[in-house]
Amino acid sequence: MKDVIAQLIESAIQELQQDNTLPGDLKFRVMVDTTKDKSHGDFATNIALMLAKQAGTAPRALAENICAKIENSNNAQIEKLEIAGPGFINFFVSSASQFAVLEDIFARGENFGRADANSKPSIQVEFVSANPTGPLHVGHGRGAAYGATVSDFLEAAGYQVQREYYVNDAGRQMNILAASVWLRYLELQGQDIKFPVNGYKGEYIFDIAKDLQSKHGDVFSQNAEDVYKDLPKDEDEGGDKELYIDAVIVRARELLGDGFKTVYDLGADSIVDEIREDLGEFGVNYQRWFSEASLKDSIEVALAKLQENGFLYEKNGATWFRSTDFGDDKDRVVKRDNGETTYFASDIAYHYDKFERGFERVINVWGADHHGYITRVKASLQALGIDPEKLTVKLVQFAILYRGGERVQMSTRSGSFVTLRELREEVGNDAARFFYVTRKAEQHMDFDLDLAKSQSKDNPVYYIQYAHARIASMLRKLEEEGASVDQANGLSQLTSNAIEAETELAKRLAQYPQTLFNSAEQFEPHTMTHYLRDLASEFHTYYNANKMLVEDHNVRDARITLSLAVQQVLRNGLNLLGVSAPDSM
RNA sequence: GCGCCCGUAGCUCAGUUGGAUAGAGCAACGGCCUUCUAAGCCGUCGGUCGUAGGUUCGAAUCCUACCGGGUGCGCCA
Repeated sequence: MKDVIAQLIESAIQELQQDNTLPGDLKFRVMVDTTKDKSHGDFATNIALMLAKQAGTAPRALAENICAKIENSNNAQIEKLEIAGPGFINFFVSSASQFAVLEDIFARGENFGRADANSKPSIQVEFVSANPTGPLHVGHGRGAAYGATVSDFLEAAGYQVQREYYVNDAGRQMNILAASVWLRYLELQGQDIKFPVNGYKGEYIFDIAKDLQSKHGDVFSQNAEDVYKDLPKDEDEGGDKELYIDAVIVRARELLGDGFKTVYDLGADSIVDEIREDLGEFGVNYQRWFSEASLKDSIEVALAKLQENGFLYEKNGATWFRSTDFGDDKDRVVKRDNGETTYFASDIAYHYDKFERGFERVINVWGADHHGYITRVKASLQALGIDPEKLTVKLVQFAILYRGGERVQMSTRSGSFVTLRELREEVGNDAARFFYVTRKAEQHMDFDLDLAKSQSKDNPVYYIQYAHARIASMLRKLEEEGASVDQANGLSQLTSNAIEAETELAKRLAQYPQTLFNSAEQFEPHTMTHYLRDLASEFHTYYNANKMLVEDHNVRDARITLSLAVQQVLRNGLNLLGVSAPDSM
């Protein structure tokens, strides 16, 4: 309907230009908005206000000219036009076209609101990408829910979407993980182990160590004395914890030889497996898990290309990327004086690779603490001849958990964090998925665990799901009574005899496709959660005020037909958010 | 110190990319209600949109400065 009106306005302006009432070289974009206030009709445009200056005409006079042309076109869908305020044109839509959306909903069912698949360019969404050094915690959960939902929305809007997880399976942190596993393994072998301050202390390390033992027996066993011989002091002995852990790693490599890789891989694989399973249960699935370790050759290729383009230089034995050419604060090291490439070098190669694979747009969902990297990554793209605008980084702010009105204290350092799995077990997948995306990404979020668990209208998930279940329940009752719905009759009854609540609901339903589209394009799924809450709320009000299963067939058909449309849209919206739409609760 | 994000009702948050009288939910207050299944329904109160300037027909929205909160600034990953 919005498009129809926009079209009418556009042709009206063209006619005015042909009449020489308006200059021929106007620059404009027609904006049609749904109105906030019913007295302003159903739709409104500010076009006369926007063109007044260019046209050199008073806004209201211009509005009158446009209205006259639109009225001449005798469009049956437009019932009435009004000029209001400084020059707004308000459109009152005919009842028949208000309810036309129901036919569309019934015809397209689950696909209502969705664009044709793959009608838009390919886009890649990379999200979570947490280091595989331990289980996902609630902070990752928000990135997971947000990334998955944005991906699903983009797909619904017609993009060809590839979801990817970048696995940081190379580097020092992973060596620390391997060392931690090995020490726990030695403990299981009965060795007297002093665990490093900087090691990974979580319970899950024991599990991996046990797995190592059951798969490989005691082949990695060593005497504690050999392990600790001549090591520097750890932090709790007055030494440096970083130097200490590095020394432990070196020792592990010496003593295990090729075995170190076995321990390393087992640690990495088992954690990645656990993460994959955790996310899968959360309804978050990927097309690709991209290994950082697999980038080795691509790093050299990317660096060579940067060299060729003249953006690398040597200083103090290291190789630097001149990111300051692209607005960065300082230049960044890509290869250290010891010859090892930095994490940033991997990032350059990885992002280069993404575009080499042909994605026209790339979305990165990052934790807010990574915002410092945006400039340098975009700088590297530019230096490689790629338009940095093709990369969009969405920063997800932290979520703070509340239980019983109290903030849940979390510390990664001490290992006392709430895992995503624990959260899902406590509040359920539906509530977790919904709550995580109910705020815009860059907004700090307070996650109220008690609210997420509660079965009352205060809980938006429950409230929306209940609206869906309520309609299902009503239909069951109808069936028990041996009755059925005549949707065609319902539709014509609505068109001729709708009460205000019904017209309002139909208008709300008609907004669904636009809401979906905007949510997708702006990467803001929270608008959908608000939309669904509003729709559910309006439906509950309607249901409470009007008896559905009445004797009068015409009235009954009308009410049930409308309810069916509401149910379909609620289901589509919930499913898109990764939330179930139950038939009973 | 520099950069980024945020600041809207007592609380948690929206605000259709510059539009009409800034909106929901909770809380508070008042009144109904025992139902096609659901401590539910209806209403009322509540605002210097952080502050001060600027841009224009028009600003919560754009620009500048400041205030407050968060976060980041390694040859770490």
